[in-house]
Amino acid sequence: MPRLADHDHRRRQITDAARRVVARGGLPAATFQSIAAEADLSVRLVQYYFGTKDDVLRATRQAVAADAALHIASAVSEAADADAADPREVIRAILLEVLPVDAARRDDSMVLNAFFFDEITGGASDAPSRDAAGAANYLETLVRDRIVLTGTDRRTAEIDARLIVAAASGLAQAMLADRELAPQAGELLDRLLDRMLTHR
Amino acid sequence: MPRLADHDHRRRQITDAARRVVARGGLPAATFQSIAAEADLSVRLVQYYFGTKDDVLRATRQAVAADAALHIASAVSEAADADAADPREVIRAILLEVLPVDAARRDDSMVLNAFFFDEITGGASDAPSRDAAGAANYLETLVRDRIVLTGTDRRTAEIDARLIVAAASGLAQAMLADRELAPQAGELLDRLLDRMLTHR
DNA sequence: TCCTTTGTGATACGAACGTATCACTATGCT
DNA sequence: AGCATAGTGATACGTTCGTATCACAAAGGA
Repeated sequence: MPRLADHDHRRRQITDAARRVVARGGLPAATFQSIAAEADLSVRLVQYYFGTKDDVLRATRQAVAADAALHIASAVSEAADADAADPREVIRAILLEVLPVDAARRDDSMVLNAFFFDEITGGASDAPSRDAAGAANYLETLVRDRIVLTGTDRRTAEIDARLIVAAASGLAQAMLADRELAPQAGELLDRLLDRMLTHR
Repeated sequence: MPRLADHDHRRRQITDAARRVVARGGLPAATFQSIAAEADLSVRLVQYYFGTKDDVLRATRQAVAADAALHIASAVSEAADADAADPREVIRAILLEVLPVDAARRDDSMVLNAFFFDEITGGASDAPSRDAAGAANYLETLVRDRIVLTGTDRRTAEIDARLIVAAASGLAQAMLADRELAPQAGELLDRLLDRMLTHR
C-alpha cells in the first residue's frame, strides 16, 4: 500500500480554488483551466479528482454551503457567549456576519449568490440541489427563534424573521453593487432592528 | 427610397425575444441561436441588426431598464390618482408592482437580476453600464421622497427607504426561489410597511 | 527491489458558439 | 422598369471548452 495521498485535502484545495474563481468572475468564469490555474495544479489533476466539471461545481457548492452554515453557527455561539440573553444582539451578530462588510465575506456573498441564481435559472442539471437557497431558510429559522424568545407569537415572528432576512439579503446585494456601502452596514442594521424588533 | 423597414420595431422584436430567453435560462442561455429561434427570425437577421452579441445584450439591457422605469412610473401615477395623498399606499403600490407576484413580473425580475449579477461580476465588458443597479437607486429615491412627505427628516428617510427597498429586493429574491411565496407578498409588504413607516 | 498508487503531459476530438463573407432573393418606391 | 433597401441561406473559420485516451514518470511502502 504505497504512497497514500490526502484525497480530502486535495479535493478541498480544488474546491477552494473554484470558490475563488467564482467569487471573482461568477460561474461562467469557472472552467477547468481557470480552476486548475488558481489552485496551481495541472488541469489534468482536477479531472483526475473530479471526473466532470459538474462534479467540481457540485462539490464546491456543497463546500460553500457547509462553510456558510458553520460560519453562521459560530457567530451564533460567540454572540450567545458575549451577550448571554439579548436576542437582538444575537440577531445583529448573525446578520453582520453574513453581510459583505470585508473582502472575505464579500467573496462568500458573491459565491453564494452565483450558485443561488444558477439554481433559480435551472442551471443545476439533474439534482434539485437547493443548497444556496437553503442558507436563507436556515437564517430565517435562527432569527425566528430569537424573536420568539422576546415573547412574540410564533406566526408574527415567522413573518418578521422573513422580512429581516429579506432586508439583510437585499442589503447584501446592494453592498455587492456598491462597495462604499460597507461602512454603513452597522448603522443600517441597527436601524432595521430598531424598527422590526419593537413591541407596540 | 424603396422598401422602408421599421427598424425600431425589428430591434424591439429581437430584444424582446432576448428578454424572454434570459428570463427562462439566465444570461448563459442567450445565444444568437436561442434568441433568433425565440423571435422566430433567422439567426442571420439578428446579426444583421445588431452586429455582435454584446450589442444585442446591451440593447436588451437598456430596453429592460427603461421598461422597468416606465413600469414603476406608471404605478406611481396610478397610485397617486387613486389614493391621492397617502404616501404609504403609494409606496405599497410601487413595491407590489416590482415584486414577482405573477408570471410577467417574475420574468422581469429574473432578467433584471441576471443583468444585475452580470454587472457585479464584471461581465459587462467595456462600458460601465450600471443599468440594472440604477433601478434600485431609482426605487430608493421614490420611496424616500414619499417618506419625507410623512414628515420624517431627510436623513432618516434615506435610511428607511434604503431598508425598505432592500427588504423588497430580498423578498423578490426569495420569491424567485420559491414560487409559493407569491400569495403572501401583500401580507409581507403590509407588515413591512407597518414596521417601517410608524412614527414613534 | 518491485509494484501500486499518484500524478503528469501531450494530444485529440467533438460540440457550441461568435463572427465574417458571398451570393442570392424579394420588395416596393420613384 | 430599375435600383436601392431589406432579408435569406449556406458555409466556413477560429476559439473555447469539456472530455477521453494513452503512455509515461515519480514515489514510497512491502
